[in-house]
Amino acid sequence: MVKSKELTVGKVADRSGVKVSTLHFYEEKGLIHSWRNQGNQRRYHPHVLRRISVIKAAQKMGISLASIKEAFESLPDGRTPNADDWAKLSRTWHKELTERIAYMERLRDSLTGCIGCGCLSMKNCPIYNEDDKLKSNGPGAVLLEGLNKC
Amino acid sequence: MVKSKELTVGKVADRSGVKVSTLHFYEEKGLIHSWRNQGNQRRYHPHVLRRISVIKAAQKMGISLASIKEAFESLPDGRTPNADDWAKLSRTWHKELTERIAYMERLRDSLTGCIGCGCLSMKNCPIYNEDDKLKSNGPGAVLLEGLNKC
DNA sequence: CTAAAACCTCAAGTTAGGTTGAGGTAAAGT
DNA sequence: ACTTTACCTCAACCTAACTTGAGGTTTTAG
Repeated sequence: MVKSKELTVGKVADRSGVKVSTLHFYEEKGLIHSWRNQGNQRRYHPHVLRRISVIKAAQKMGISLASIKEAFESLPDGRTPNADDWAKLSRTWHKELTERIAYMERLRDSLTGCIGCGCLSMKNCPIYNEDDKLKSNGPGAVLLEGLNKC
Repeated sequence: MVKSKELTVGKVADRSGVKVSTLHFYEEKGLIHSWRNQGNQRRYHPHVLRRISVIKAAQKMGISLASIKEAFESLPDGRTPNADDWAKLSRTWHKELTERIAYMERLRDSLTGCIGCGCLSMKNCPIYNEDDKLKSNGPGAVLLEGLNKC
């Protein structure tokens, strides 16, 4: 028996476009919530659909599930997030995206001079000497000294 | 005995800033090449440094190792790639980056209207209805019908 | 009432891009 | 000569974000 105003996992999957297994996964990660019926099956509030939409949108922007979770946790606890709450998240991510775009543009604009020149002089190259705040995973900038005699 | 004009794996690691294990990994993936000395140790042509630089640059642009490998394979076979060859790659990636940036901008610019509005009407939203050529991994756009009565 | 469809849990597998460690060999420094 | 450093292979491990499958229960449709 499924009451109106509550959704089964299959319904949520159909309407959100994510697989049931993904919903389980998101729940395990604390990104969405559900309760159980008598038979131990998940039931969802329709609001979960918006959450999933936001997750998908954020992912398209390159935001990790961990960060999305954090963002969700910054929402007012207890009550269901309202328009203003989502708008606030939106502004945060907008800013982040703008930074990321700027980073990509710097990268792009130095690409020709850097890879394209045929010498790869690294001294002043943003690609190698970027102060990587957005994507700091490597061991930092290293000058390839054997190559920078252009 | 290390001849001049050839590099050991350790030297390459030091000068490129990637770990020895990463060099092994790249070699296994066919991204770089080496030969062996009498004692079965890897020896590299100094040109490998440029290849590694290009790999790192391309990675920063969000290009996967698989695509980088493909790009490398598009280079003239046999001879060592010259300035023009690298420039050609550079142009390809420049174009790709420009597309990616445009995609991010569309995403960013629809963010406020889409998440922020508090209704998430999906009908005309690029975030949900994007013709995902750049990042098509999900099951495509799905309208969240329960939510689009704004 | 029965059979199919949907759901459950838990473990293991997947891809990308590496990293770590064990056990053993080669090269270099003194 | 001997000891340390560098290198070798191979297997296993790591994170992210899921997917797949086995074995079993619940719901729903006819």
